[in-house]
Amino acid sequence: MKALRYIASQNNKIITVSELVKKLRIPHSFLRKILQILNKKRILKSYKGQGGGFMLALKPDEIFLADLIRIFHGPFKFNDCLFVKKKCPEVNSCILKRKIDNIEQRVIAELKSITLESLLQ
Amino acid sequence: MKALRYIASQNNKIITVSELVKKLRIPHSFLRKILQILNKKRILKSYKGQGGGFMLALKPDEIFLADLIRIFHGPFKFNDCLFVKKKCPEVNSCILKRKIDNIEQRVIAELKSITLESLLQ
DNA sequence: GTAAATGATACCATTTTAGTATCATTTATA
DNA sequence: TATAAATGATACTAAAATGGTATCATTTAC
Ligand code: FES
Ligand code: FES
Repeated sequence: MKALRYIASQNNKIITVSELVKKLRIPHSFLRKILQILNKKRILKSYKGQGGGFMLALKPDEIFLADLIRIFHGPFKFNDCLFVKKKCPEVNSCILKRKIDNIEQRVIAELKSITLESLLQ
Repeated sequence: MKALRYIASQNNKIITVSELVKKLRIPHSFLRKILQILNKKRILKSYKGQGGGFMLALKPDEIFLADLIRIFHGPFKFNDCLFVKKKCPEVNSCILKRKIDNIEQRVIAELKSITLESLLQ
C-alpha cells in the first residue's frame, strides 16, 4: 500500500523499484516481488529495460483494498468450517455460520469502499 | 461451539467428553483439549473423577463469541503493521491503519453481540 | 554492447495450525 | 481399598503458512 500510494502520488510517471526503496525503506527484493504480483494482477503496468519501472494500470479510485487483500491474502473466508480437512456436515444449516457470513459480507463491503484514492489524504 | 451448544442444551447436567464425542463426532483428544482450555478460561466448570465432566460456568447469554475467539485465536489485531519484526514508523499517522482499526472495532462489536444463547435456535 | 530495468522462479527459516498421545491426578463406588 | 472413569498437564508432531531472500533470464534505451 505504501508503494501504491507513492506511485499514485507521482501521477503517470514511471517509478522504479530503486526509487521506492529509497523513499520507503523497504528491502529491494521484497518490494520487487510485490510489484511483480501487482503487475500480473493488472493493478500496475510494468515497463522493462532501461528507463523502465512501474505505473498504475488503473486510476486510484478504481483500486480497492478488498482486491489487494484478495491478491495477497487469498479469498475471504472467515468461516469455512472444516474438520480433518473435511467440510462440516452442518455447514448448510449452521446458525453460527450464517451470522459469521453476514459479518464477512459487511467487512468486504467496507474493504471495497476503501480505494487507493481514499488513502491519498 | 458445537460442544458448548450441546452442553448448554442439557442445562446444568454434567457432560463428559465421551458423551460429546458420540453426539458430535469430534475426536476425543481434540475435544478434550478444547474443553480443558475453556475450563481454564472459566467458560466451563469441570469435575474430576468418576461421574465427572463439564458444565457451563456461565449462563449462555453471558458467553460471547468475541471472547471465545480471543481464547483460541488470540487478541484481535487485523492490523499490526510490522516490518522484519519492527513496527512501522507510520503506525500513528497512517490513514489506512485508522480505517482498518475502525472496521475491526465494528467487527468486534458484532462478535460481542453473538452469544451462545443466540445460537441455541 | 552494456547497463539498467523487470520477469520468473527457487529457496529458506521460523512460526502457526491442527491436531495426537501419554502420563498424572482425582473421585465415586463396588 | 482397589479399580475404573473421569479430567489435568504437557509433550509431541506433520504440514502449511509467513515473511521474506537470492539468482538467473529477458528486455530495452542509449
Ligand atoms: S458450519 Fe460447522 S459447526 Fe457450523
Ligand atoms: S501503519 Fe505502516 S503503513 Fe500504515
